[in-house]
Amino acid sequence: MFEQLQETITRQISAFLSQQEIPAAPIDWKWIPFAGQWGIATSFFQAASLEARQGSHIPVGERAQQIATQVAEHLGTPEGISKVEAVRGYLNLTFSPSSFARQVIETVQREGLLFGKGQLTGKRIMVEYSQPNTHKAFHVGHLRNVVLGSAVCNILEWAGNEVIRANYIGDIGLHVIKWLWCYLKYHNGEQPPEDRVRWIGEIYVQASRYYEEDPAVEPEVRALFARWDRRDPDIVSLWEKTRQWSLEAFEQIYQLLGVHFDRFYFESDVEDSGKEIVRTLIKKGLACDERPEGSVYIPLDEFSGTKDKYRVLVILRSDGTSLYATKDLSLAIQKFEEYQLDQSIYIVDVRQSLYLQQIFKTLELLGYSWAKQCYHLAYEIVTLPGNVTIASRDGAVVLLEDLVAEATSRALEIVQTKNPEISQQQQLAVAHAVALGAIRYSMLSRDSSKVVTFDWDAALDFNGQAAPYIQYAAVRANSILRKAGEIPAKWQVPSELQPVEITLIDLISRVPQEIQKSARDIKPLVLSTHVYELARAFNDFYNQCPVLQADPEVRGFRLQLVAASRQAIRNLLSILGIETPDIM
RNA sequence: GCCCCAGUAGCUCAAUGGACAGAGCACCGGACUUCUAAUCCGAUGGUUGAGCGUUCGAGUCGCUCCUGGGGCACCA
Repeated sequence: MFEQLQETITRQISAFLSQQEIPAAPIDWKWIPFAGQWGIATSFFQAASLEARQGSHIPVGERAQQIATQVAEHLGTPEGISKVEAVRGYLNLTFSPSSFARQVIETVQREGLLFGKGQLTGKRIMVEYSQPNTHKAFHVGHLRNVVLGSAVCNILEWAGNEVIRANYIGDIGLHVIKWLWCYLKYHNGEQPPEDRVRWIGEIYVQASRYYEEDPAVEPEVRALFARWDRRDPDIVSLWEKTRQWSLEAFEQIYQLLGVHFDRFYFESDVEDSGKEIVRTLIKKGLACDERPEGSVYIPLDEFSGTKDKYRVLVILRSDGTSLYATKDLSLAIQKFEEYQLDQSIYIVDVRQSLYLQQIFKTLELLGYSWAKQCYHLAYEIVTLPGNVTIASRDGAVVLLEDLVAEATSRALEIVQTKNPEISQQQQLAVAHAVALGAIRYSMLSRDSSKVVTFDWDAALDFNGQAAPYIQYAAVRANSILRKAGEIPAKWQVPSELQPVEITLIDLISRVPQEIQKSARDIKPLVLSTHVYELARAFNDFYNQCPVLQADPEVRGFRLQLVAASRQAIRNLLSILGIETPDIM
C-alpha cells in the first residue's frame, strides 16, 4: 500500500549517500517492530560495515547511527510521514495518522471481499492434493493434506495465479483387490449403509487382518488380481460399483470440508500410458529391463552422476504389472500437456520425498524441460499420542466424521447457552462453522514440517490461539456495526489515534503483503498467524475504545475501522477455508 | 552406512540474517449495571540440544557432534 512512498524515499536516500560518498548498500524496508508504532524502517549497518572494510576505524554500530542521523536530517519530514528518527543505527519513518489511516480504510472499503488480492501474474499452477485411496477409510491423517492443499490453492489464487485444483484417486492396486476379495467372501451382496466411510473402512481392516494372519489368503487375492488384470467382466463391474461408493463418500467429505476440485485423475486411467512410458524409457536406454528375473528400473545415480542420492527407481514389476511410479510418470506428463502449467505442486507427506525427487529426476532425464517446475510440498504426518502412526489397515483411526461430529456438538452446547434466541437451525450452522474452523485452524497454524500429534482435547480446544477466537472478534465487530445502523459516509481521522488503533490499522494494511509472502513461501502459517494477530488487536481495541458511545467525530472513524477490521479478518479466514459467522 | 526433517518457556508452537526471542495452554491474582466475558488486564516462566565458525549483527547461514522421527529396488 505504501510502495510509491517507499520508492521515492529510497531514491532520496541513495542519492544522498552517494553524494556523501558513503558506500552503497541495499536499502530494504521493514515494518517498525514495536507495538503501537507504524511505519517503515531500514538500517545502515551494511554501509557502515563496508566503510570499516575500506579502512574506517569508527565502530560499525556508532557509524551506522551517524549515517542514520545524517539521512534523517537530510530527509526532513516527507509528505505522508509524521516523524523521522535515527535510533541505534536504524532510520524509522512513522506514518502520519491522517493520510494513512484514511488510505487503509478506504482501500479496504473499495476492495471489499477482494481486499488483499494481488495483481494477476499470468501464471498457471496445478496443485494436486487429497489423493485418497478408494476402498479405505478417510481419517484425520488425511485431513491435514486436504486442509493444507485447499488453503495453498486459495493462497496462490489470491496472490494472482490461476490455480487448478487436482485430485488423484488411488482407485486400483493391491489394497483394492484385497477389499474386493473380502467383500466377495464375507459381505457378498451387501449394500453400503448410511455410514459408508466407516463400513468401507471396516471391510478394509477385516481384509488386511485375514491377509496378514492367514497364509491361504494371499493366493486367493493374487488370483483375483489376475482376474482384474485380464478385465474379467464380473470383477470389473464389482470394482466399478464399489469404487463409486467410495467416490460418493469422498464427495460428502469434501462438501463437509468445503473443498472442491477442478480435475480428477484416476490411477486406473494412467496405468496403460504409464506402461507406454516404461517402454520408451527402455528403448531410450534409460531403464534397465531385467524381466522376467528382475524388474524394470532406472539407476538414477548412475545417470545423474550422484552417489546415494537418487538411488534406484523401480518402474515396473518383474511380472510386468505397474507400480505407483509407472503411473506417476504418466500423470505428470498428462498434467503439463493438458494445461501448459507454469508450476505443478504435489501436496504429499514427507515420507515420499525421495520418491518424488526420483520422479522429477526421471522426467528430467526424459528431456522434459518443465521437470524443474515440479515441486513437492512435503508435510509431516499426523500421529496418535505415543508416536503411533495412523494406519487404515489396523483400524486405529479417528474418522473425520467423528471428529467433526464431536467438535460440532461441543460448539453447539456453547452456542445454545450464548444465543438461546436464535433458531435451532441457525445454532447448528454456527456450531458447524466454529467446529470446522477450529479443526482447520489447528492444522494450519503450525508449520507443515512439524509433526502433528492428534489429541482429542487439543483438537477440540476452542480457547486461545484458535479459530473461534478469531471468528469471535469478527462477530463482535459485526455486532457493533449492526447496532450502529447506518455507517456515516463522511468521517475524519481523529487528530490523535490510540496505540491500539494504530496497531490495528497497521495490521490491516499489511494484509496484501502477507498474502504475497504466504504464497511465495507456500506457507498458510503466515496467514493463520497474521489473522490471529489481527483478531487480537481488534479485541484490544474493543476493550479500550468505545465505538457507539464515542464522540461524534471519533465515532464515524471507529465505525469505519470496525468495518475494515471485520472485512480483513473475513477475507483472511476465507482464504484459510474458515467461515466467519455473523453471530456466535 | 547414506540422505531428509525436527530440537526455542513446564507443555504446544511463532519469529523475510536485524532493535528487548514472542504467543497460546497450564499455574497464580484481577475485570461483566458497559458495543456479547468464546473477551480483557497483570504476574511467573529462556544458556533457542552442545560446540566451533562466517558476519557489524546468528534461533535463523556453514561445519562437527548429541537426541528424536522418517526414508533408502519390484508398497502407496
